Amino acid sequence: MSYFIDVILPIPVEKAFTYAINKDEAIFLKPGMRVAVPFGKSKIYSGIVRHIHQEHPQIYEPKPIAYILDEHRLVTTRQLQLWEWIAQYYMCTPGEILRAAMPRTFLLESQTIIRKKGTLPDSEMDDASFMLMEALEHQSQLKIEEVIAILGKRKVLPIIDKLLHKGALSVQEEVYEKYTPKLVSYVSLTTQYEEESALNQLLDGMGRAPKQRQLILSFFSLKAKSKKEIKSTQLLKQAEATSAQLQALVKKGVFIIDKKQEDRISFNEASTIRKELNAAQAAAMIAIKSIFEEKDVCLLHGVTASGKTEVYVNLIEEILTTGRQVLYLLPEIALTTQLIRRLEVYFGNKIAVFHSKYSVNERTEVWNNVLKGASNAQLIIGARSAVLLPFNDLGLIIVDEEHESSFKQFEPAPRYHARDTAIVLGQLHKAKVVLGSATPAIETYYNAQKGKYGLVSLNQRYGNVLMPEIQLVDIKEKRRKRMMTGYFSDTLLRNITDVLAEGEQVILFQNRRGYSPILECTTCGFAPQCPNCDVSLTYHKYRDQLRCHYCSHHIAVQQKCQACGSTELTTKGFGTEQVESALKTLYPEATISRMDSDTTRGKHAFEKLITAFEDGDIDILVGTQMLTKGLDFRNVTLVGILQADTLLNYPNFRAHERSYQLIAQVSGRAGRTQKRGKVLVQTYNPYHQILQQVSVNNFEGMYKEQLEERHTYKYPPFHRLIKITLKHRDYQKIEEASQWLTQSLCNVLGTSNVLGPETPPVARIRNLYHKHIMIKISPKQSLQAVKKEILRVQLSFKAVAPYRSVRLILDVDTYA
DNA sequence: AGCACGCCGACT
DNA sequence: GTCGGCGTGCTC
Repeated sequence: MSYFIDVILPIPVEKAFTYAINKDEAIFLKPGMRVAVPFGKSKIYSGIVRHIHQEHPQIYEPKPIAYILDEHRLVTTRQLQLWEWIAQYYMCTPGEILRAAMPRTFLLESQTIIRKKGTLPDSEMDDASFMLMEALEHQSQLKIEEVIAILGKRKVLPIIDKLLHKGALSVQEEVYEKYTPKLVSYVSLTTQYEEESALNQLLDGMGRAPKQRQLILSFFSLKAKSKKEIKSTQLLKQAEATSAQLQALVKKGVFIIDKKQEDRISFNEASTIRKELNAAQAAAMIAIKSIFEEKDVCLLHGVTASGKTEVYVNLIEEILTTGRQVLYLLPEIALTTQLIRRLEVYFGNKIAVFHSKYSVNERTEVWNNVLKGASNAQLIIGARSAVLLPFNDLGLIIVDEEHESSFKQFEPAPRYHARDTAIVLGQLHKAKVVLGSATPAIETYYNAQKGKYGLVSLNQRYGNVLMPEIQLVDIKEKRRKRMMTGYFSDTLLRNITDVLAEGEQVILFQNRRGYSPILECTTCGFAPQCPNCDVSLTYHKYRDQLRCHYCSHHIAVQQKCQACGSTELTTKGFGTEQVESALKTLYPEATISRMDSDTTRGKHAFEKLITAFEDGDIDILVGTQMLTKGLDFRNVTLVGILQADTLLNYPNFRAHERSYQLIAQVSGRAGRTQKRGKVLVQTYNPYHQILQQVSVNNFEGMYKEQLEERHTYKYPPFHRLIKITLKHRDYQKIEEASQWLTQSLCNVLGTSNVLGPETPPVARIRNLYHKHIMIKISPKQSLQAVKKEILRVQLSFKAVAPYRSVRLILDVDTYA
């Protein structure tokens, strides 16, 4: 009998690859274990076992596996099921999910190592061969990249091949485990010196080694202070000694150094008991629990600052006591710092955090701990990709700020929505799911209205704090009356002045980073364009640069117009950077900071900014959407939105919903304590429905109206959307290809369900032309059948030779 | 995704 | 004439 395994490899191909195994391996291997397998001519990849079987493939002879990498499964059965769902639903390959889900450390790739084997007469070598052999005299082994660097050219394989044939060198594939455990050294005394007399004798004889003596004395003083083991770093610091001096004592047999493997991230023990819930929260808690008797998903719709977190805390607590894990999803790392601090108080060292700013080693540890169900991975807090962790036994999933679009991944595949994936994950674990938001997504609210999800509301802010007063400021009118100073209306400025005088803080929102989008010539109207993308370059003052926000191409600011040579250049529009600098002139006394993706690059930059603002070191904070993410500041009494219109005019069916959410969320940052907060929304169109609705906190009204529109124009939640993006660097080819594809789709799906092809507002990015085709799937159609048809059309598209090089991207439930 | 094989321009 | 560009096809 022969045995085979189907293996998922981290490459974007549809099919799994079949390898041969022997009987022992067949008994040992389980789905979810990793195997190293040969792939292609010389590479070795690690893959995940999906299926063990006895069917010999029909058309090829499977290769045997290289070796087995794990003793236990690294991926759970439920994860494999979830991957299958994601692959099917979001129309992507298992390999793409594998790549997104697993820390890179688990995905080993082999590396070719070159060694010297013999010598060749100079006459048989060309320059490159000579250089390579010369390099091998100094370094015993070389990696391919190193050879590329030494020879200064890309194509090195033919040279290596030639030398290999002549027997001058040997090559070997080496596989690396990339994970390096963190080792901490602990110092302890050898048994010999545990006796006092022996120790005294030793100390007496140390007249000429004062530092060693100091080390021993420090050791005892540390030991007296705490019962914990003593880290060598700690000891060296205390004794102000070097590790060489410590090593000397190890050599003398005084100290022993133990290296222990430790987690990189650890939290303190929980310190306090949970906060008492107020009546509304307690009622919500009861309501959620009774809904969970019959439903698996519940929407918690609570206005900003209503204390949703405390409700979560109580729910989490109840699940954790049963020994099951809890997943807490939030939209971005931005939120984590503040939230973790709050949750740490309650759950301390039961918490594991997982997000993209962690290093691979840190993520590997979290993965292992979650898989083991370790005590320090009971409550897992993370952004989008945390749904893909190897949960052991999940009892509850919380999706906080569920309306946030960052839960939907766009680039690269898998283009999954973490909220929707979490609901499927919940089903697999028989876990309950709470979706929380002050401004639920239309889809979610619809599901709640229809009874698919339960619905629980919190309509009061915690401690009966009033909702902020939202005032619309008509800047068209203000401009006419000459009451604008730059981008600020007199109303806004007056309020800022008052708030600053009270020693309170201000948040200003402008959803555009940079200084101003466009630098334009006043004479001829020319604006510098990106050479790779069809956009004007954005002016960034702090580096005196023009940058492209699509491909990061940048050039120095030109003093003269490139088209006509005029020196009269002017800026058009404005971003956070310009707001910041204008404010600095208007309020020279105040401390003003800016929060956007430019100022929060580093690992801790965001945290620093938040802390500074919390501590009152910043009076006015100017920022982009980052500011909306559920941050909790006590002393903010004024929020200003500089230009609401840019939000409303976005060419997207979600633009209105999003504007409402954004404005409501930014407003929610104001007046979280007793003093009522104020929000000023500057707009050219104060009569816009959305602005009217958000100003009186009329979520229901907004929902009903938007739902109506979605119905009329065939959008979610009624119709499902799949967006197809075509990319190619040849304009003519993509024109034809997109026409062809649209026509074929129309033929099978019906003309009314296919929209496009459409040229997006930015038609070319990184030298690739883009086209969009939108597929609308009516509630009567079977989603699965439509996807099948799309795949079929895609196949015949790929069969047309000239179209093969056109890249196709499928985005199911698209947001963009 | 990588990587090899295969066909056309600018250079020793 | 070759080196090297990247279009195309395959990997169990």
